[in-house]
Amino acid sequence: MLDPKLFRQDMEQVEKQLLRRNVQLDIALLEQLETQRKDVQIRTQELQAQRNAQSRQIGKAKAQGEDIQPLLKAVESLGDDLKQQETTLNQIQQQLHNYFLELPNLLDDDVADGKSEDDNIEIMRWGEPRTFDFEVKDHVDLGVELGQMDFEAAAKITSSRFVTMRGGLARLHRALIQFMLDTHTGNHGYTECYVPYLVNAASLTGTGQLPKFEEDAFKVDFDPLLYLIPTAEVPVTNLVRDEIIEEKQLPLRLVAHTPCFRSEAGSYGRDTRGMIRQHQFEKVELVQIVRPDDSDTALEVLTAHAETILQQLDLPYRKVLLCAGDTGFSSAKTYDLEVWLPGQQQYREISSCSNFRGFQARRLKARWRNPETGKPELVNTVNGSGLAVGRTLVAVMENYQQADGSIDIPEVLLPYMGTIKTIELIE
RNA sequence: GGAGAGAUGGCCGAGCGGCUGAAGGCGCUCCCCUGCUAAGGGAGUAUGGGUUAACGCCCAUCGAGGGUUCGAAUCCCUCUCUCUCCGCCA
Repeated sequence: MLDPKLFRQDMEQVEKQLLRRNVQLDIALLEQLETQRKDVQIRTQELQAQRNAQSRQIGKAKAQGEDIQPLLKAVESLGDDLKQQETTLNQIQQQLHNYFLELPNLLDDDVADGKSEDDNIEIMRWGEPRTFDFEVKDHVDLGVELGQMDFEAAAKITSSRFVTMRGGLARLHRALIQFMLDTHTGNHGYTECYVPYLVNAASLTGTGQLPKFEEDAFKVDFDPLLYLIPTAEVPVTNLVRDEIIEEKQLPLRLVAHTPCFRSEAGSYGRDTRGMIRQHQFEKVELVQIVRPDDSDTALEVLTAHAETILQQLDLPYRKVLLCAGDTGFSSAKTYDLEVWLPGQQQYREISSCSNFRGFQARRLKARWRNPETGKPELVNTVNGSGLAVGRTLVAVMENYQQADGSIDIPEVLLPYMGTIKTIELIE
């Protein structure tokens, strides 16, 4: 959520900034609501003050045994008016709040204008795409032919956009998770977290998925209504909801592996083949809770942490800075890491690292105590995938495939693979 | 699922329907004293909001939401969560 004070101070600036995202601010509505709010709030508080003062007098008079009848009469008329004002005030504030909840974050100045991913800016490339002296297969052909990946079975068990795996491939999938977690906890200073995979509406509102993106979530019919997490960002970031964190505890660096669930409403027909876009996938998520002054650096560092995984797996990738139109709702600035997929002959997103500044923190009431002021102030949140496991598996399969359809194991994963050195056909 | 107990500030903990935003303690900050350390003395220490140039003044908040009342942390109702016992169960 944006700072409501921004709208009172510099509505035009906000409007201009939001236009970069093609969001048109309803200034007339906002100004009207704000004027009403001010009037009604002042009136309400006057009445409350009056009531409080008179009630105190009644208390005193009663204590001294005086006649309180005249005093009672004086307050009589207050009640109805006050109740009316309080109700109106609540309605106005609710309206303002609801409007603010649907507004995206302001973008950083160094985020370029642009409509779609075509306008994203490539920052750098790492690694050389391998040249093959045989016809490359994509991960679907590889996995199915190895007898270790089965989309039809998943469709039978559940529906489309799910997968089943077995044997060495399933183990490789798990190995990737272990490797990522071990690297981030061992080398990058993150604390491993275990969190719920079902969250309530308040948590999803806190990180920005609700109320605007309700249709993207999986609901679970339970009392209270719960949602399957679309990313570990939700439960992990919500650890600090309604908390005031001591300065010495910052920065918080948290990492969690969780499954993620996405309805993929609105992406029908896109990436229908294979594991690229599934309803259920695994991800290792990096989350940092930092002082506001530190979030720029934190984004760079966190992105580098994600890149480390790709480098150690020796997977070619590039880093892009998302343009205004492609940057997510809650983010002020986002880097995507895109891995090279020989089967598609293109770079595909495998990690998304964002600086949310105070946007999530305000929704979450996540604060730290600034020693300079002694007052609680909003923290900044930064997070990113480190990495999306399913897509990493795809990348390893396609980049490490051999002419006979077997798949080599990247060096760094060997310790996690037991005796398996290569993934070969299951007889 | 059945029976019971509870929810108060950073933490512990008191609280009669009427200057209680809240005693007391711990912690923390600042000052004093003390030639190390420890102990001791004093002051301060919730959050959000409105208004103001500012000092300040005002409003709200004692798990959440309603209600009773001139007035609610305190009484009533509903919900949530925590704990204990029983049952069931990975």
